[in-house]
Amino acid sequence: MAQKNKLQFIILGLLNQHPLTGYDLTKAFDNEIGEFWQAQHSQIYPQLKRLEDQGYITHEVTISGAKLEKKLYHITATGAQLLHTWISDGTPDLTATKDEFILKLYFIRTSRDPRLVPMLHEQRRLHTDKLTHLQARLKTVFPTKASQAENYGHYLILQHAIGREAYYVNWLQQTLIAIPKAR
Amino acid sequence: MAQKNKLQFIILGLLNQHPLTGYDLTKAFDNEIGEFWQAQHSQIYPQLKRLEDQGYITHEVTISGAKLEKKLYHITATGAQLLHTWISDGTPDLTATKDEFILKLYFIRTSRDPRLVPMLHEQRRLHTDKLTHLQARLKTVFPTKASQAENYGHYLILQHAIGREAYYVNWLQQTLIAIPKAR
DNA sequence: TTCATCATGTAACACGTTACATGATTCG
DNA sequence: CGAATCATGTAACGTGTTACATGATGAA
Repeated sequence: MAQKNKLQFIILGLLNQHPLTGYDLTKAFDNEIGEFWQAQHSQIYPQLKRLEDQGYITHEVTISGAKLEKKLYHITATGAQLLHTWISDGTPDLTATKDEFILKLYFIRTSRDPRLVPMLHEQRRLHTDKLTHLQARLKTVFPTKASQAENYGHYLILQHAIGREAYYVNWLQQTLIAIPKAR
Repeated sequence: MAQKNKLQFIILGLLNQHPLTGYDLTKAFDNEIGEFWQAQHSQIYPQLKRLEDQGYITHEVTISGAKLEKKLYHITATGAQLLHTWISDGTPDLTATKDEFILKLYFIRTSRDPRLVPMLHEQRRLHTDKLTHLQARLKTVFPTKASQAENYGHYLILQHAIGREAYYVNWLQQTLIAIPKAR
């Protein structure tokens, strides 16, 4: 196999909560899931077909209005089993974060490079914005202790993402301070 | 375009430091660069051909031993210009980190899920190992102030990676502590 | 002389993005 | 009745991984 096809597990994980259509799944990737994983409908529809061929999901056709057909997908027992196995299995591969800014930084040889400070400023702005956005999301999605306990994993990863961005912003800040001033 | 072809810029960036063969480039991805970017020789050789067709690099053939041909690639002026432009241009896209563990965590619904604690322990071990490895690298690659100043960008990103892993380990630790004990 | 490494390439396949394509429903 | 959204699909292309394929060199 080339990679690992994580998409199939995300779909199974979402269907394990509620039956959904391909369209609903696409929306999920635009919204909550989109914070940490992306997928387009052109990837989702074929994957649904494959999962169904393999017996991990089934669908029923419902009619909306006069004749618009919706395919509502359900997870099967074997699908739920596969999902459980995936989560239970070890996750030993720490994906290298392919951060384009970090890559560019690698090629900056000296602290006197005139491109350095503007680059750091841009990233500080972008990561500060992201941090603010994530903090707002935490407040709206998990306003109460009860809501946090109800979707504990989601709560944890939002917290984690906030901490990560806070670290990033702080590192940029410290790096900017540490750069020797041009004489 | 589908993505952005960052590989071409990495190759240009490396050739901007020294002329290298495809084999040397492959080694670079196994070693220093491998910490934050991967590429196999099957991707590198065709990319070298494309960059040469576009006039960004040239090569000279050298003979090693009796008849082994090595293609030593050099960056051209237009190649150096392209590299400079890429670095100078903004980097507004913050890549979502596709961390499989985080993804699995999303599907853990409650703090009582028996899979949760073992998962966190495994990740703590993995990220602690990575942190240790990175700290060792910092010491061997940048032992002196002078060495840090000489390859400032590389030094910064190693520092950054260490801080990131330290945050990750700390977060895992705090999360483990916060999980309510089973009664 | 054999094994690890040097050295370069292609093929097949998996994954991911953008674009193409079509049609129904709902709300103003 | 027009526009936004709902709803489902395919095609083309780019990127990335694994596997296939070949041969030379250097050191034990």
